[in-house]
Amino acid sequence: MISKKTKYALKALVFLARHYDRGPILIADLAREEAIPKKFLEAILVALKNNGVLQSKKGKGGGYYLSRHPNSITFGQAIRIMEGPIALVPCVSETSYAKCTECGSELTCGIRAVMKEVRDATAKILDGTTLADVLERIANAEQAQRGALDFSI
Amino acid sequence: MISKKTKYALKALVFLARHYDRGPILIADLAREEAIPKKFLEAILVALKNNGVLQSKKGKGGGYYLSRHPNSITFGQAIRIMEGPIALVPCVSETSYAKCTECGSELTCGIRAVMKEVRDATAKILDGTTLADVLERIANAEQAQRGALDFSI
DNA sequence: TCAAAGTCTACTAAATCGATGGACTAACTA
DNA sequence: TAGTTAGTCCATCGATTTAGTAGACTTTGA
Repeated sequence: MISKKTKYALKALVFLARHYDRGPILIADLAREEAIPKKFLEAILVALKNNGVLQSKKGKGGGYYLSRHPNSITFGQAIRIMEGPIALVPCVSETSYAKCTECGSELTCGIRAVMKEVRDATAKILDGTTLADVLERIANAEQAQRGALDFSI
Repeated sequence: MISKKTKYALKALVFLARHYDRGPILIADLAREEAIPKKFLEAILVALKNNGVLQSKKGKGGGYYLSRHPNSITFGQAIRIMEGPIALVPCVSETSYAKCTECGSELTCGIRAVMKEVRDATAKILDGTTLADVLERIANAEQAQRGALDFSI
């Protein structure tokens, strides 16, 4: 399970992607719209900023905004920032490899082999999904829902 | 990342699978062989037992053993027992679904759609990998390593 | 009956999670 | 330049989880 912090981060990013052309978004607005505790959200946004995903502007007219286009920010990036490596064991992480302290040969570790498969499958999905992709999916789902509604009338 | 507890559990299960025909295995032996703190291992084995994966025998000649053949115990089962649901968000869990408290429509939730993909990919691997499969992989890897060694002579 | 071996309850230290409060600083604007 | 707006930094908090440890208790086989 991902933490609430990570989930809030994803929600915030999707929200900022949706309002990409509107300039800086206030923490307060984001917190209200996505029902995230304001002070908690603040820490999340700082982390995303420190890792190059967001930028901010102080003072009146300030707020947070994506530092890149929604089509070049992925769920994988966000999750690694908030949650750490995607891998289930350190010895199969591509972005922050570490030897499993208690293990012998990696070549013949059965657990490692399985965990590597899981990591690769997960990373493929998360690194292949951009904020723009998610917006598109949401739009399609809403479209489909409206279609279903038409039939029910 | 999975917890050490879960990793210990997987190691213990693989070990018990390797010694499947040897009758009950002592906690002490398992702890020593796999370098797991004995008292900690005890709690892990109890959890696996309470969930039907292991059986035990008390007194002299006692110990722990798999309650089913290694080809019908999967990594997925073990990980769910130790770690909880495989899904990254409760609303996509098949084995212990729960509505995400802070979410609106599941049909149009972009985060959910991605997390569902990840869950399905992960579950496919973990539920498709039995202890017997892992033993076979290990044997193959050791075989390959010996082959490589021959070349290096 | 004795020793072997699992079982049960309790406890600990440290880290993480999910927040919250308040002082501080940068920037815009009247 | 004063005042307001809005992000920044720091500290704290209670609850839960993680990774273990200690010890008394019960079952079982010889």
